[in-house]
Amino acid sequence: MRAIATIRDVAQAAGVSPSTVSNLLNAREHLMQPETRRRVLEAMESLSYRPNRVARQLRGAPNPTLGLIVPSVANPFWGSWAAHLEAAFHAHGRQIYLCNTERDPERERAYVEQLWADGIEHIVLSTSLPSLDHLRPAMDAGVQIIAFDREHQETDPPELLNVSIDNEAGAWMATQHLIEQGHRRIAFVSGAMRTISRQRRFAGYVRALAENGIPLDEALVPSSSDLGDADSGPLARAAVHAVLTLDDPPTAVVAVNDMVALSASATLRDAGRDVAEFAVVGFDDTPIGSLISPALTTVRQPLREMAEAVVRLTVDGAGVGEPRSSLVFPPTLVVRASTERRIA
Amino acid sequence: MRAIATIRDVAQAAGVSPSTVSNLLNAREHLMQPETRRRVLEAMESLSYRPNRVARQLRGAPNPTLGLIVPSVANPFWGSWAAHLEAAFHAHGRQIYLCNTERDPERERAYVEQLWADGIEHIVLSTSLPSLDHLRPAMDAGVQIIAFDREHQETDPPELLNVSIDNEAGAWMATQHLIEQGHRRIAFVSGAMRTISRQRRFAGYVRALAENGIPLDEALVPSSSDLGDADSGPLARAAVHAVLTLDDPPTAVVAVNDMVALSASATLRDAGRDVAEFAVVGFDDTPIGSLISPALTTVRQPLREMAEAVVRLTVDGAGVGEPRSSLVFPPTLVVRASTERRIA
DNA sequence: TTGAAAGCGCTAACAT
DNA sequence: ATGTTAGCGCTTTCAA
Repeated sequence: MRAIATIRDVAQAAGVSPSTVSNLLNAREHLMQPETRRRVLEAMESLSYRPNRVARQLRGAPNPTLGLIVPSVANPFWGSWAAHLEAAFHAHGRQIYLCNTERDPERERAYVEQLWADGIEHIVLSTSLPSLDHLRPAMDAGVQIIAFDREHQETDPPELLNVSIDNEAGAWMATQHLIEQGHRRIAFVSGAMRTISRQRRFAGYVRALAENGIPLDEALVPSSSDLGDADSGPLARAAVHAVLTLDDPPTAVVAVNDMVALSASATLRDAGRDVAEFAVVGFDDTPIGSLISPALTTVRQPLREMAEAVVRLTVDGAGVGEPRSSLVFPPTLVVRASTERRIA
Repeated sequence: MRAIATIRDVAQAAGVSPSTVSNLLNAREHLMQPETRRRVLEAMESLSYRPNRVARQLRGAPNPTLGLIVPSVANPFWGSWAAHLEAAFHAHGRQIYLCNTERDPERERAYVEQLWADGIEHIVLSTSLPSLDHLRPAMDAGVQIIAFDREHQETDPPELLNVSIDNEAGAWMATQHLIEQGHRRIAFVSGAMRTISRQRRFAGYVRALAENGIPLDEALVPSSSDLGDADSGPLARAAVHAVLTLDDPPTAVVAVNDMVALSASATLRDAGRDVAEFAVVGFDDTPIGSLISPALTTVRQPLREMAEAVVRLTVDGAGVGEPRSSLVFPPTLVVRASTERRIA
């Protein structure tokens, strides 16, 4: 660890005072002779000087990086979301630290605290928890939290911002589509519905059934402790398997996300069923959905638009200070081959 | 931004000096009366005091977070790698900031600088660049860089650590397997081979052909400016399409990674070919490979073991200071249905 | 056992 | 146009 040059070293090398160097660093070059400026820049260069951001932060300069906390980086949906947000922020010269919680509330809390400690002002959080009490200290300290994929709740802190799709509507579309294709026995595969968004998706499924006079059959909603991400394949498979071995098995599945949909199809295949005879709808519109066979019908989240909304809320500061800003985007149904076949 | 309690506020509330509070914060409780200790803790509690990590860092406490820089979070391979590393670090009570470069050298440099500025000591970097000159300033300042998926190069700085698989061997296995299945016309689809690891994979492909007396046909190695990640599907598809329309088309493809393999299969399907007649081998063993149909034959990287190696190099500090530590792991071929069919 | 004081690297108000 | 100075919140000698 070679000694690092400080602002004083630069000042000394350039024969000026630290304040002059500081002025140059803080875009106050106008109050400086060109010649002085040159000397200082030269000194910086030759010492490969970098301002110590920790010291700057201690003086009150915010860390411009955005914190992004997701439940599972291994799930391609969250990877896509991170990539979209990265692109939108990069266009504004901003960077992102991505944090992975594995749906562990304790890790979620710890990441919020670490980002807070690092002086980060804005955190986009896809939380697994219905309550946000654990965010109180950071929010009180002025950290702006934007909840992603979590529609506004009555008990939320008033400073919380929300960016989400209408999950209920999305699941309704998926289910309605299957019903229009002639399906009556439709399973909903999700696993533990701890998150608000999953509860909303389930509500949309229930409403579509109700509107079409189809009774809700609990047996078609297998519950397991946790599934939905890349490595929870075994759980999704167990759930689908349970449903397949029913006396009166379903003819279609609404999956809580694309990864579960993939697992569902794989399970069908392994069970020797003809996938073409079974309709599957995913959720999220992961890029993979269009690459597999049969291509996956799914509910699309407009990630680009949502990423731009986050930019507006953070970089541009829109919505901040207003009583509450809750942005709900419309999902769209992307129909592909996996729901092609109509049934009687 | 409500006012935050400082160590002085706590000291005042407890009727002691800041040093006493500091002693308590730094596990020096022994030099303190139980009664004093109690009063201080009470004051902390009632003021919901949190030590300012920025101030602590300025005093020299390192930021315990690990920086992880990847080329594309949208590519499930990198998501898997991040998840494995997260798990390994979490087991040691450590956290990770994940950064996405989209293979943009400038973004890569900027993230290294930001992490450095945030006081982070260890960075695991999957670089797109053959040269590492842009890392010099950070490395000189003592930031430990661990290159992932980039075998050691002659010109690398001596402090650099490497964790990688033997990419040449992996691609050799993939190609050799296809040859054993009777294939002679084997395409290699990769896109721009800017990274060391891709060059090594290509070398393995070339060696396998040579060892089996099969001449290298440039036409079977379509090059396009960039592909290999989640959104570069169109480029991969163009490359595969080019190869398919040859007078003497290939019967098999070695893809530079699983996403390209998926795109290749999709292209075949769209072109009306029977996928079962065409062999495809991927690279990386993404979880998706086993979910699709036909399941994908691929080259597995032992991510868990590699993550543990990174823990040893960073948390435990192994290998640091030694002239050079370059860990090369063996890949394994995972044979699945996509290369099932033997040909004459 | 506790407190006083100096300083980490930087900024900005206030001199000059 | 440039320099002097007083901190930001914390840790750590050193002194009491």
